[in-house]
Amino acid sequence: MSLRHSILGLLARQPSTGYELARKFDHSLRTAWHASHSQIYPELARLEDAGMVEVVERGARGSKTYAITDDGRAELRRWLVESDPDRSQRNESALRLFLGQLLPDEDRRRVFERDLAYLEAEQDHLRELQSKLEPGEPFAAQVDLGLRTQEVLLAWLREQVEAAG
Amino acid sequence: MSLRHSILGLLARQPSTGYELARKFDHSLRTAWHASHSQIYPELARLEDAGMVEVVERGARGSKTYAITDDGRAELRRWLVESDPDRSQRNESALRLFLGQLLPDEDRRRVFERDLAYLEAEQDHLRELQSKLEPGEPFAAQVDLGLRTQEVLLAWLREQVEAAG
DNA sequence: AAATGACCTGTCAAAGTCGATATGTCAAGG
DNA sequence: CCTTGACATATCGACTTTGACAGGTCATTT
Repeated sequence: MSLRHSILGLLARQPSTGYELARKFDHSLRTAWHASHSQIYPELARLEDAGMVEVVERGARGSKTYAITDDGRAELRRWLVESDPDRSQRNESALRLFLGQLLPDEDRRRVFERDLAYLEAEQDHLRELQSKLEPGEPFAAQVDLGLRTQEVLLAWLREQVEAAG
Repeated sequence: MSLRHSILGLLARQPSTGYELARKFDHSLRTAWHASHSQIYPELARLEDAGMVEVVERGARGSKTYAITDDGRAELRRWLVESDPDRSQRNESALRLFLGQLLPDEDRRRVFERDLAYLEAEQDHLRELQSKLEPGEPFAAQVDLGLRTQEVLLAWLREQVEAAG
């Protein structure tokens, strides 16, 4: 149940409302996990029942800011350290890269060029994020990993497009 | 609905039984998509109803070998070329890499060392696969991409372990 | 002859996810 | 004053995925 742990992880960094969590899934966590608000709100309620998060502030428009509790932190640590990762993947972009090889050159070039355009925009986005990082920010390493991975993929895609010329 | 297209993709490479498809999801397609036999058999039946695959052979133990039809090939091409990729990710390993930064050094080192061991085994596996590739094998590029990506991840993990030393 | 293990197909209930629908607040600009 | 758009929470039906259950075949080894 990674939804639960991704929420705990986000709250461990920063107390947030459900709405803010939804945006974080679309931004900072985008390359690792996705969840929409229709999953987030019920899960926050379950986490509160389980004593792993608590409402620490009620603001405008009925907003509730949740923070992780000690129990929540313990569960997050337990999951990260003691449970075995599920390594099975389900990644549509990777599937398309794999199956792209079945297409005739012309189609493959079009498909991979589209990916290239998307990834180049992603790269700009990540670079901008990197340039805004405060010194000592612990997630700098993750941004760096993202950029290195993108670099490899971009080089590969350029080779593929070239070869399908 | 990527399950459907991943099956069509596998059958486009090689006619197979449901059982064989299940193994291919665990091996060649492992880094892109996963499906278990309880999803595969019903989906094969639906694909047959839709005329996208057909039974081309009945073998021992009630096995049925399916092959992709022209309609199936057309649908696969349409999906790859004309539909927009769903770029949202749900990758537990990546989530753990991201959240690992929340752990104290000692825990983080243990977690990342476990990943390192797993990935080194994976690398061996991929290298072996690469060495067995026949010349002209169209999926050589995908194996190469996998190896390059692994290289980046391994280097990053080694740095992280070092830093948490 | 029997046991083991790989091969092979299938179903089902439970859990997880998506997309639509609903409801409302608040700030800024026209 | 009214509209627009971001903020904010919540539910629900449809669909997808998982893990357990179920049944059976065939070849090899003991």
